[in-house]
Order: sequence, then C-alpha cells, then structure tokens
Amino acid sequence: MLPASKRLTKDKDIKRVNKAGQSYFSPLFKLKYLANDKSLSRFTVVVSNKVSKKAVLRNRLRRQLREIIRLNLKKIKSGHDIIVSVKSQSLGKTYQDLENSLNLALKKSKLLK
RNA sequence: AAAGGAAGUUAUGGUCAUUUAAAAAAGCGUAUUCAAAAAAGUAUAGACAAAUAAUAGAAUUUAGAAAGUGGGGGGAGGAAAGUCCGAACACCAUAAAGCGGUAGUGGGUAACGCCCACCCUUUUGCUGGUAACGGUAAAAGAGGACCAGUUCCACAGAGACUAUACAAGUCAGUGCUGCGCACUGCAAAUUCAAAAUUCAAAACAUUAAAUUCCAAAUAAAUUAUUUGUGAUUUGUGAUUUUGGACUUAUAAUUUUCAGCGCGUAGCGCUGGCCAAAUGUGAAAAGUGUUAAGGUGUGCUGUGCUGAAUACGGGAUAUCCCUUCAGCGUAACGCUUCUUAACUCGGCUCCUGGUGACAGGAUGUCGUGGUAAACUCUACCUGGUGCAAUGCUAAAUUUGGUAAGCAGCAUGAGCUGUUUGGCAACAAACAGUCAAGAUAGAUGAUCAUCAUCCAUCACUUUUAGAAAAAGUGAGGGAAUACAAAAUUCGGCUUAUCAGUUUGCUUGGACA
RNA sequence: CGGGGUGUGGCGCAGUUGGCUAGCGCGCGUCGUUUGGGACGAUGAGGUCGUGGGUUCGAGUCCCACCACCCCGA
Repeated sequence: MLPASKRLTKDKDIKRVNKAGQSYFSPLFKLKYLANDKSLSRFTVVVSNKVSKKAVLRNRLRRQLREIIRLNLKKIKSGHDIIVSVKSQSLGKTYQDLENSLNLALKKSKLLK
C-alpha cells in the first residue's frame, strides 16, 4: 500500500487528470498523467468491472500494481498525478510481466528519472 | 447423490508496505496540535452569500511539549456473492381507495415469501384385493375459491358445457328451380283441317243397262232363251280417297312466353320426432369396479341354404374340397341396459382433535377441466434509502454548497451448561468482546515445512494377482468457491481434499 | 445501494400481449443463365428458441431459479 500522501484520492483530481492529462497506451495498461504544483507524485490504479467480474482477481491486480509502484517510487519523477488503468489483457500475467511492462510504459512516457 | 463443516488465516523465516486501539524506552525529527516569547493587538475580515455590531484576530521566527516515526498487539466469509424476501435505523408523509404481495392447519420468530410439527394430495417401491381401491415407507408439492361473474379448451368430433344449437334421418306444412301431365291466356308459325254445298279424277259398291267369256238347265240342233259367275263399257251413289272452288266459326296443331293445378326430383324455410351407438379427442354430459342376466356387435369354429367354377387340389365328374352371400348355432372379446355386491366422493348426524382433518352410522345424492387466465375471498402492505440522516465549519446570527467528523461495530451478539418443548425455538446462569476501509485496509514478493494429486520403483499382507498400507524418487498444485461497503434474520446459487450417511459395482470369507 | 431491458439458423430481426405450422431478409451449398464474373432464376441445407425446473393434454410464449450481455439513477 502506498503512503497516504502519495495516493490520488479526490474525485476532483482524478477527473482533472482524465480530462487534461496526457495518455500513453501499452498492451497491458493505459497511463494518464499530469503535472501538479506539489513536490510529490500521486498515483492511483483503476481496474474496471469489465476486466473481470470477480472482485478477487481485480483486487489482486490492483495490489500487485501498487506494490510495483511503491518499490519503484525512487525512480519516478516527482510532481505528477498518474492514473494507471488496467486492460483485460493483463489478467493472467505474472508479477514479473506486470513489472516489466509498467516500467517500460513509464519510461516511454518520460516519467522516469 | 445428499448432509454438515470450512480443516495453512497463529506454519516458519527473509525483504517491503497499509489500517486501527491503548500505553509508552532510546534514537530521529518539526508537516500537525498545545502553551510561552517576539512579530502584534500589526496585516486581515479569513472557501461562499446576506445581515448585525465593534469586536475578533493571524501568517512568520525562536526554544519546548504532545503527537508522529520506531517497537509490540488485532485485522474477511460460509457463502462476505446473487440482491429474491423480511426487519432495525433515519428523514419525509400520514384519510380512504388503489397498486403490490401472501395463500392447507397449528406453532416458532422482532418480522418474513423463512423454520418446525402435523394434515391432505401426487409419484415411486413393497404389500392386501379378480378389480375399482386400501395399507405402509421414502420423496415431492405456489396446497384458498371454478354452486359470484367472465375467459379459454388447438386438431378431430354431432357436441368442449344453458344440449331450444349444428349435421344426418324421418313426418307435416311451405318457398324456389327443373322435368312430366292437364288447363287457360298472349304471340308467332303451319294447316285450311272439320262440316255444308259444288266440280273433276280415281277407287269401291250396284237388286240400273248394254256387250261378252265360262258353267248349268230347257228348247232346238252347232243356235236360241233363261239362270249363275266373272270381265268390259256406260250410268247411278246419304260410299271412300285425292285435287279444286266457295261458305261458316275465323278454327286446329306446333312452338315460345306467362298463369294456375297435380305429380316428381333437387335446393331451402318452419315445426314435430329422433338426438343413440361406433368413433373423435388429454378430457364427452358423468364415481367407478366386479358378478349374473338380457340386447347389439366383432372375430373364430361349425351346421343348413343359395350362388360361382377364375386359380389350386380331389373325384364316384352338371360333384366335392374351395370361394362368396344369407340364415342359425357355440366359444371368446367389446359395448350398452337391468339387478346385486363392493368402492370413491358430497350432504346429514355422532365421536375424537386447538385446528387442517380423521373415524363411524343411516339414508340419500353423483354438478367437466382451467385461477403459475381475469377474478373473488381472507390477511399483510405509506414513501425514500446510510450517497438516509446529524454535527463541525477562524467574531456573531441565518442559509447549507465544497470539505471533514459522526452514523460505524455491545449486538433481536457469540460460546458453554441447565431447564421447558416432539421440534423449530425460548428462558435462566456462567464466560466472552472478536475487522471497520472510503480511488476503498485486512496485503505484495521470495524461500522452507506440513498437506494434497497422479506416475514409477521397492517392501508388507496373499498361493499369486488386484486392492490397501508404508518407504523412496523426480514432477505438479500452492489451495476450491470466492473478498466486507450501515447492520441483522432468512432464501437462492458456487465450492478442491477429507468426514458421515444412502445407493451402485467389484473382490474375499461365512 | 437501487431500477430497467435483451438473449430465436452464420449475421440482423419477427413471432411472446392473446398458449397448438418456428418464420422473414441478408449470407451459405447445388444447378441453370454468361466467353468468364456479377446480377438474375430454380432448388436445398442450417434451430433442441440462453440454461435448469414447474404448471398444462400441450410451453419460444405462463410461473420460479440461475447464466451471459447491455443501459440508467443516486
């Protein structure tokens, strides 16, 4: 779990990012990011009902992704709000696959230091 | 197949996180809070709008304390799921009706569409009976009312429920049409038919005349007379036929049309009788079953009578077997009627039960199905849902949008014992406190152990195999179904291994 | 948390209210037509009406439960 200060919680903020943010599409994820005026980066992971009907699978995906972000926090640039939307292709993937794919996506969208 | 249960949630260790309550050691450290000093009673009027009064009152800096971090404790389910039903709680509304829901009886419950017990029905097994049906066990059942009204019941069938209908048959009356017969009328065509008179021709008749053949008789002798018969001619005619003329009634006949009557056929209409069986269909005018008798009928056998001689066979050769038809008869089957016995159900009465209902008695009766069709009856039912709602909110009051906090974990609670009850369940006593997130916690990842799965090898049991158990090897799974979203009670659905019960199959022993 | 809808041949849809033949268009196969193709004509195949129960003589249709998909509100 991320520290509370690094979570993107408010509905207002998320809508703002979705509307004005930049997008990056990878095979497994869809990234949305926007610069904020704070010294921290804030994250959220979205797993739609359409990915799977089973809450167990959705929750597991979300936890794994959050863990990946938490472990890689030092590499990521600060001062951004980032939304990670999960596609249904990532359902059967292992932890390693997810980590590699997300790192690649962050690199391509120039969010890594 | 079912039941109940949830077995790694405290298995161990490494790395790294999140939420929460109480208490607090070192170290770290100042985003937050507290009080102190300065800033300063200065700026400002403090997320928004309005009003009031003249109050309220920072940021920032310094050094502290609390708190934080650190360390330690707790942290998903039997279904948390589906969201089908019932409640708690909150606000709004509050007269009835309507909409909607439920449906055997009694009990349980805060309540329920849930649970328990019982009743009834159905199905299946066993069993008694010739059978209808009865008894018993298990399973299943949305199980009020079709004597309030309405709907629907395909195809088939006379008819699917008022048997005044429909169809067929039959009788009577009657309409139309066709045909036949008779009559009447109109029109057209044909004939002038018929009668009277008259003329002509032909036929016929002639007891008119003449001539003549033949025969007979008489007289004479080769002819005459007479008679008869036939022929011819002429004449005649109350005759017939044909043709012509004229007169009368203007007629008759035929055809068409129209009218009327009778008969007959067809198609209708009205009324009466019949309205049954077979058959149809899931169901047939209504409780069924059995027995006896009667009726009808089917099939088979058989006797008699008649017919046939195509095929086949025989022979004593216009026949027999055979085939067909009719009549009789016997057995069997089916239908219906009558009688008897039994059976099911309703009504009435009696007995038992809180009740659904059950048992019995006597007599009597025998109303199609469909309400998971509308409907009727009885009972229940106001609406919206925790994103309800309340509170805080930089002077005060009012408003209440963003935000935050509460609602929110002591409850129709859980565990155990005893008592009451067939049970569901209830009461008493004792013990106990066990998740609380909100872009959403209760975990991510790596390794080990336990556990499970199948395969192979070995060992034990055995005569041997199979099966079972154990050991080992390498491999797989890392647990199934599935994650609180205000909270409870149910229902429904999902679910690996193991356990229990039932059923099935195989083996061994008796 | 709550409300609504859909599921019928390969595709798109009727039939469901009101129970008794499962149909239409496109597509597909075969044959004809054409030098060949298209178009056209003829002909044929293809369905357990999402799944499982129930009511009924009879269920795509009525009732119950479940599955999948879609939409809406706070």
